[in-house]
Amino acid sequence: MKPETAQKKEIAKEAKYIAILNAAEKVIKKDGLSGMSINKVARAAKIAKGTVYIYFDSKEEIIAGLTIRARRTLLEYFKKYCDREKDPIDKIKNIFWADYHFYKEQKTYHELVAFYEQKTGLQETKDLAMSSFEISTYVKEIIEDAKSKKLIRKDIDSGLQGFIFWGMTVGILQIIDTKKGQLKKYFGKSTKEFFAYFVENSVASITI
Amino acid sequence: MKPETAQKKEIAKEAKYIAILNAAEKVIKKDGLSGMSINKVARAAKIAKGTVYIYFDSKEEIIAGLTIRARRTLLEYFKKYCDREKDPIDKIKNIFWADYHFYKEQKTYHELVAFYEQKTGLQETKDLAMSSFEISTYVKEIIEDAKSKKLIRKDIDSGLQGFIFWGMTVGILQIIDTKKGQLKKYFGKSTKEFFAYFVENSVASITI
Amino acid sequence: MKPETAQKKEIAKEAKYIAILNAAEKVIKKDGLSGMSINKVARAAKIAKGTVYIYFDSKEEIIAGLTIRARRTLLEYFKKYCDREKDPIDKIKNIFWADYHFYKEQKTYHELVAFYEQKTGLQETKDLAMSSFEISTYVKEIIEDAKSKKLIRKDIDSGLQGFIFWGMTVGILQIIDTKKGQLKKYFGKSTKEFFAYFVENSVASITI
Amino acid sequence: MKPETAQKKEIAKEAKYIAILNAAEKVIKKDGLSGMSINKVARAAKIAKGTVYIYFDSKEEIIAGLTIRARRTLLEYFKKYCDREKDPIDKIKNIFWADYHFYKEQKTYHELVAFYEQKTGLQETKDLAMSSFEISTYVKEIIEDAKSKKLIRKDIDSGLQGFIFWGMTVGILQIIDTKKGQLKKYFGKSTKEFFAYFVENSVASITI
DNA sequence: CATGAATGAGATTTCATTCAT
DNA sequence: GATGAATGAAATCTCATTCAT
Repeated sequence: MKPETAQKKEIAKEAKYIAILNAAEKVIKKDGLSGMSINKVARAAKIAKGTVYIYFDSKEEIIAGLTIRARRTLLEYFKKYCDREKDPIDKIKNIFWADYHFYKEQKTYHELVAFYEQKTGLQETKDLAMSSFEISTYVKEIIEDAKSKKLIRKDIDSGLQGFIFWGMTVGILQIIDTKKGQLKKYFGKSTKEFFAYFVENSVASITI
Repeated sequence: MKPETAQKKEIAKEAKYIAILNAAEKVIKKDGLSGMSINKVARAAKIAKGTVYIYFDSKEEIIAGLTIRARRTLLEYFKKYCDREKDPIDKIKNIFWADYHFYKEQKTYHELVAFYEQKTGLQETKDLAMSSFEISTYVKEIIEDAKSKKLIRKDIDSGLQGFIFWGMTVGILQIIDTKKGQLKKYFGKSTKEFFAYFVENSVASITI
Repeated sequence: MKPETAQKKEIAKEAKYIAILNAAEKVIKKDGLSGMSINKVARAAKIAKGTVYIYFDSKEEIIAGLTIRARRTLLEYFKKYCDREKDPIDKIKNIFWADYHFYKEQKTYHELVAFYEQKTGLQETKDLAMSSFEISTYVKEIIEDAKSKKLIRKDIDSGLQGFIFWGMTVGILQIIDTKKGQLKKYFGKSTKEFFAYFVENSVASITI
Repeated sequence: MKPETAQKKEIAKEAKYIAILNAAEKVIKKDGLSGMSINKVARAAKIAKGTVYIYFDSKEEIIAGLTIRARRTLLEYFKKYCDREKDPIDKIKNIFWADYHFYKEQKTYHELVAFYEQKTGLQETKDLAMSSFEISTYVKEIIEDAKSKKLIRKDIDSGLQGFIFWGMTVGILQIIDTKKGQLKKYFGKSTKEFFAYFVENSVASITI
């Protein structure tokens, strides 16, 4: 076989891999993560059920693939909301807000980012770990930047704080989703107001 | 029927209700929430499948029953860790620590408390709402107490802050679980140290 | 035991038998014949499931009991619509119309009368046969009367013709139920008009 | 895939579809319509339960498929008994007789044709409606033909009369089945004699 | 590579009937 | 007589995965 042919094949293979993920995403958006079945994915991708198993070893792998996507999309949200911001403290605040919008606009991806480990018993693969690392690093650098400008306490570990912010935010968004009725009813706060209150408090806790 | 007999029956029925919940708990501990099936529960309880449906109308009801249990247990943890503490601020810190221990020692219950609404699309029943209300109230009163002693900022809404702490904690515990390897590797922190760092920061953010 | 006591007991027993049938009827009216379960019947009768089995050997027996009731009710309809009619031919026509109204007003009973044998594989008991015989006799006598007055052909066998009318009517009502949409759409006939057409034709076929 | 292969597959698929219907028919013949279950059908067809669901979306669809078969078979009976007959009135009589033989020889099919709508609450699909339309049309044309030859009354609507004959016949066959013992015992008539009496009377009622 | 028929375990739920109390 | 807990077979349907073509 000529090398160009092999390359073409490689490209075609990659294209199908992506097509299957696209299909899976469509299915999850419609029927939820637990409503996703290989059958539906195959139908949405207009291929046969068996073909899915050529590109993925199992259903889990598809979910893993989508989770990587989801994490990449989150990183894009971070960049979109933080890069344009000059003020380092506002940059940090926008990490939270990026996540807020990610959650509102990309429910499916958010679910995957937040719950991947809970839902599947699987280990993180190298690719999954990589996508996670990129996010951590990005967040860390933003905090680090504010620290170097002496805007936040010097005893703060940027990496660690990134984790904390990340964990807290996931938890808050979760509770917002679950209890939004009560928030409105008992405290008269919209989800956005509630989240704003949370962001200000959180950031204030590390600034000088 | 003699009254004693009726009473005996009532007790026997209650005992079986509890036995089924125990069986369900055992199954979840082994196979996870999504791995729980009526079949397995019945087998674990050593009764027929149909018998389960005498005591519970549906699978959902079993999960709801366990969730109430889980919430009650969490409240006990709160009481255990907070009631003995005199200092109002330490009391607040111990809310976090109670949850930490709850999470470490009662994984299954923690999962149910944290994710009940996510996993099941169902409305909360009166019993469920009650168990939720008791927790909220307990936490709120502890924060309120510290506020009345002018130890935390007067602009803090105790109820709202309770929600925030609760949400944050769930998120942090989740991330601890997921990323504990990284925490140790990159920051040299044990999960306990990490959590302590989080608690101190969080409580500091509302104290005067 | 004193005889009066035995008698009282007998009456009480009969009363409960009837109460169970009443309950079963209520259930069928609500959920259909196939939706009837012993459980529902017992609940509707406010007795225990096991008690039902004291008065009836099986579910089938309950249905048989109701079928007898249904047949008796039909006989009442016949009497109601025919006895007041003087003209012998109109009397015959009213046999049809009695059934028409029975069908419209007593759907549950009609179903039992029309389909008892189809739905259950059981033999007719003596009671069932009796209730059937009463209907046959009543119809036969009406036809016989018209025959004796030389209003219908003398080669008609009243008993046989009763069967034929009875069978035909059940069939027509059935088709009316099934195809009423088409009757209206294609022939512009209401079910009543259609039935009237059928009655006139049928009776005309035996008159002189 | 080579065209021959695709075609072969298509044929194999059709063959299995038919095999499942055959199996279902066998089961119904043995246990009745209400005694048919997917399990039994699968066992009779010697395939796995799940396989049935590749060919049919639900149990209802199997019944619908069989009902189409049944209606087609009835149409064949009509053609067989009527086409060979020259005399228009005898043609009409043979509609009845075709049904009589259909009922005697194809009990299962007769039940499906007579009760499909009663037993299942479902809408007719296009295929079902089509099979029904073909029968109606066939019967209508036979009556229409006799009418055009001035052998039956001109006030008769062929389509409507078709419905009436059809409904009446179903009802009569039903009663024959139920009461054949009584017919013999009280009137000394065989079912065939009884049916003949019915046919003559019915046809006479519309002839000139 | 691609297909999709086949599998068969397993899910939830119902229900007539029995039987110890 | 009365109770209702217990049974367990049976019902419908789903679905990840395999494999012959």
